[in-house]
Amino acid sequence: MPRAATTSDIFNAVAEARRRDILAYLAADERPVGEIVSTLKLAQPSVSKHLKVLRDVGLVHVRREGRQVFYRTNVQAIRPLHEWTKTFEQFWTHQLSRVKARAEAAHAGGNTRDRDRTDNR
Amino acid sequence: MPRAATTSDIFNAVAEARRRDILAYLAADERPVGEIVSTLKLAQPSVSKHLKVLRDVGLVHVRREGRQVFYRTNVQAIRPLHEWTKTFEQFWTHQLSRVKARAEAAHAGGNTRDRDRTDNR
DNA sequence: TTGACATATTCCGTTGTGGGAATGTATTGT
DNA sequence: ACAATACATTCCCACAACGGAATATGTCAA
Repeated sequence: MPRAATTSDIFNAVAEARRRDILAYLAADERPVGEIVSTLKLAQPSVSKHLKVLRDVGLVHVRREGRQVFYRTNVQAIRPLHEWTKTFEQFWTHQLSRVKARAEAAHAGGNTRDRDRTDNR
Repeated sequence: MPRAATTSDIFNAVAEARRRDILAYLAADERPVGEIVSTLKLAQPSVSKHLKVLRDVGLVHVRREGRQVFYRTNVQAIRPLHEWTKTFEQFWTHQLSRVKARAEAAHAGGNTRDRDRTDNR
């Protein structure tokens, strides 16, 4: 099984950096595709493709006006992502106090082994 | 250029549903790999591979104890994700009031066209 | 209609993915 | 030393993603 489709959920949709750029740019006001292209300096087909992904997961609102198509970030759709990260928020303070307690213990007992580190690779 | 590597940043790392499950499971307490396998009912090599990705982006802490390896979510590492979603939070109330204003205008003028909808496809 | 403009879609090629199965490595107990 | 246990790594593979280029669709103006 390959990677999940980018359109399967917002987590996969926002995994791409340019799509995050687009969402940030469209958060305040709606903009036509052409402005996204010129402002973010991306190729037009690329922008259209990214917008399709964002549309498919409901992360943007669309409004057509003549030849132009205006997009705007559907900020409400980002809430699930916000809520998910918030479930970890409660542990921030707890984990901090644990680290603090361990630091004090190390200082008192001379324990300098780096337990509980973020070990990459 | 294909999709960005899952290890390129936390956005790509948490795009995978199982990795989110693992992070949620390891948020409260550290657990050995075997428990992750039995609790989440995933294949052991699969779990090890997911844990490697999470390690590479710093989303988990590792502690070895004999034959067992204990993992715990590095909740601090999730903060950038939380901060990113928070940048949209300020627009939630604004966008809501806009929608409300439009709804009132529609009610008054009999405008039932569905402008500003989340149009998929 | 024809042409210009704005955006969307299709085709192509390269690449990383995630599952399964098999194998490798480290640690412990006998 | 040997077997058992706990994880990690490797190999294979089907597949979707992304960029670029080309092309298609849709709308307006003359």
